[in-house]
Amino acid sequence: MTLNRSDTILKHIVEYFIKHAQPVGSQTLIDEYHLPYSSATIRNEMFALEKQGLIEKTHSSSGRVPSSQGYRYYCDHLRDKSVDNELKYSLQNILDEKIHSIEEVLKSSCEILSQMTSLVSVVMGPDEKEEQLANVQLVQISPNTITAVFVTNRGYVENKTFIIEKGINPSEIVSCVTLLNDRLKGTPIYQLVDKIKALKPVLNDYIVSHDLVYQALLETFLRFASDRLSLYGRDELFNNPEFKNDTDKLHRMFRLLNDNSLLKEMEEDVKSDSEEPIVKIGEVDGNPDVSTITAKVKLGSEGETSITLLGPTRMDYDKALSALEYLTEELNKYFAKLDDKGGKNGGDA
Amino acid sequence: MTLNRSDTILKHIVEYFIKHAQPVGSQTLIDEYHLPYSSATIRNEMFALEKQGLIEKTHSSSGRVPSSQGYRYYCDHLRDKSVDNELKYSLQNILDEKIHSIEEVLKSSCEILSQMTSLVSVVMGPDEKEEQLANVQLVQISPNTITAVFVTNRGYVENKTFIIEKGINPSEIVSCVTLLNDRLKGTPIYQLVDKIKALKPVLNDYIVSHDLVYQALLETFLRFASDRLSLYGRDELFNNPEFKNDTDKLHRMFRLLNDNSLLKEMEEDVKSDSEEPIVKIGEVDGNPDVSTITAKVKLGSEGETSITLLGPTRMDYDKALSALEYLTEELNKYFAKLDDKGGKNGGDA
DNA sequence: GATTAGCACTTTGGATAAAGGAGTGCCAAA
DNA sequence: TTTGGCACTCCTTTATCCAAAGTGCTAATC
Repeated sequence: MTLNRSDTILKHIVEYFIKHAQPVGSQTLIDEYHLPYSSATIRNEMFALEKQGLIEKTHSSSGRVPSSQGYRYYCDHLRDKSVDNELKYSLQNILDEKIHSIEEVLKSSCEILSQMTSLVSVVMGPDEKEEQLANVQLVQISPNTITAVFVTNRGYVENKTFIIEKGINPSEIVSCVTLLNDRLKGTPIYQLVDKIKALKPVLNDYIVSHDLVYQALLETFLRFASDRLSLYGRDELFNNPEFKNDTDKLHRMFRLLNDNSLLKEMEEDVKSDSEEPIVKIGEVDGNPDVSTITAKVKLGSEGETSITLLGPTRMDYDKALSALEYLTEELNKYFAKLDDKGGKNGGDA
Repeated sequence: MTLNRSDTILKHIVEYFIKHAQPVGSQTLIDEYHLPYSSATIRNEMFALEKQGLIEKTHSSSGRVPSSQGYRYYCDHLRDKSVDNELKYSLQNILDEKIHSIEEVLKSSCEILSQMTSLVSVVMGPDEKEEQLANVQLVQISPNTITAVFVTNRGYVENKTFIIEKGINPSEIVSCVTLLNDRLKGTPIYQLVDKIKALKPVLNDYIVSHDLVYQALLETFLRFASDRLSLYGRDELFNNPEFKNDTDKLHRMFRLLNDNSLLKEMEEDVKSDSEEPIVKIGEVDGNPDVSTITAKVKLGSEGETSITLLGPTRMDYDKALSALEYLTEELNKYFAKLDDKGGKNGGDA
C-alpha cells in the first residue's frame, strides 16, 4: 500500500513527534526523511492537515504536533503494523515452557510487553461475578490461628489468617471444611456472603467457636480480589521526556494507576464486542496526557480478561498496537489449544 | 528538659528546614520563632554549629541546612517525641477489631503510618528460612488444571495453578495430597525443593502424570514469596518539594523501592539487637537524598519482622520516629497478648 | 494548476546584564 | 558576651537582546 502525499507527511509528522517529543516544522521534516518536496509544499500540506484537525500548532509560529484525531488517523490508516521479532521470540519462549498457570502466562507476557514498548501494562484480575468457589480449606497453623484459603474455578486463590481466642478441636475443623465444601462449591463469589449467612445455624452444630469462624469467613469473602489490577513496568513512565520537569503530570499518571477509574474503563472495554484493540487517545479519565490500548484475551473455557497498555499520549502507537495484537492473538491460540488437549470444556469443577 | 541556646538554635534550624525545605538564615530564624537574641548572636552560634559539622551552607552567603550529623543529633537529643493523638486513635480502632490476621494488622498499620507521616511504609514479608510448610492442597479446578496451594506455619499462602495435558483421576489427587502433607509438613521452605526431589520416586506410585505434578510442585516452591516487601503510601513521595522539577531524584527513589538493596538493609536491621529504631540518614544504598527508619515488630510466637519508613533526607524525624516507636510498641503488646490468650506458645503446627 | 523561491512576521529559548534580596563574617561599641 | 553596623557574596528574578525555527503569503516558475 502506497500513501498519497498528504498521508505520507502526516505519517512523518506523527512519527517524528513520537520519536523526538518536539513539534516538527516543514524543513526539519525534509531533512529527517529526505522528502522530495520543497518546504513551501510541505507547509501547504500542513496547512490543509491542520484545517482537517489532524495536527496542531503549540503557538502561532511553532512546528506542528499531532492532534488526538491525528493519532487516531495514524492508528487506523498509516501505521506500519510491524511486529518486533524480539517480542515473537520472547513470547514463544514463555509459551513453550511446559508448566505454567494462566496468571503466570499473563504476568510474563505483560513484563515482556512493558519492556518492549516502554509502556505500563495492566492486566485485569478475576471478576467476582464470574468466579465460582472451587474449594475451601481451613488450616490450623497454631493453637489460636487458622488460615482460610479458597480457590475459585479459574484458579484464583484468596486467603485470610485469623486469630481465634480459644483453641479449636482439629476434628471440628475437618468437619467444618467438609461442610463448607459440600454446601458452597460452585457458588458464585458474589453470592457467597449470603450463603454463609444462611449457613450460620448449621455451623453452630459443627464447631464450638462458630461465631468467630463465621465472622472470619464473612470477612474473607468480602475481601475478594480487592486489587483487581496488576501493573507491570510502572517505572517506565519516568523515561518519558514530557514528564521531565513536570512532576505534577507524572503524579497524575501515577494516581490514575492507583484509583479505580482505570479498572472501570477496562471493564467496559472487555464487555464491548470489538475484536480489535480499543485505543483511547488523551481521553482516559479526562486526562489529555494519557493514552491506553486495551485488548481482550480469551482464556479458553476460562472466560476472558483484558490487557491494557498505558502511556503518554505521545506513545508509539504502531509498536504498541502491533505488539498487543500479536500477543493477544498468540495467547488466544495458546489457551484455545490447551482446552483441546484437556478434553471437553471444563464442567463445573 | 530545657535546652541550651546552641541546641535551641539547632533544633529550630532543623525544624524550619524540615517544614519549609529552604535554607534558613539568622534573621528568618528570629522572625519565625521570636528568639530573644540578635541576628549577630545567632550568626555566631551558627558559625560554631557549622564548625561542629551539624549544619552546612549551600553556598558562601546562603542560610544553613542541617547536615546528616545535624539530623542525627536532632533525633538523639532534640526532638519532642510527641505522638499524634490521631495515630493512637486510628491504631486502637484497628486493634480493637475482633478478627484479623497478622498480615492485615501490619497492612492497616502501615497505611495509617504512611498517611500520618507522608512517608512510604515498607514491611518485610516472610523469610523462607523461617517459614515451615503447614499444609499443602491440590485443587482440581477443571479437567486439565490443578491449583496447588500451600500454607506456612505463619499463615503465608502461596499458590500456583498449572495446566496438565492429561486428565487426572480425582482419587489420585487425594492420595497425593495426603502423601505430601504426611511427608512435608513442618519442613522449612528452603528445604522443600530438595525434599520434593527425594519424593519423586514415591510420587510415581501415586499419580499417573507424576512428572508434570512433580515439575509443578518444584516450581511452586521455588517461587516462594518472591516479592518480600509490601509498600504503602508510595505516592507520598510526589508531595516532597525537593522533587518538583527534579524527576531524576524521584526516579532514583522509586527505583530504590523496587530493587532489593532495600530488602537487604532491612534484613540486616532486623538481625541487629538494637531495641530502638534504626535511623539511616542519607546513607541508604548510597543515596544521599533518602533516609529510612526501621523498627522491629515482635509477632509473639511467630517470630519478628520489621517496618521501615522511607522518605527524603529532609523528613520529619520527630513525627516519624515517635509514630513508629508508638506503633511498634503497641503492636508488640498486641501480639504478645494474643499469645497469652491462645494458650501455650504455638508448637510446631 | 501545482510547485517553489523568497520574504516579512511571530514566537521561543538561550545568553547576558542589571537589580534586589537574603545571607554571611567581622569589627568595634555597648 | 552581646549587638549594631557594614562590606561583601551569591542566588534569583527581571529585563533585554538576538538567533533559530517556524509560519503564511505572494509572485514567479515548471
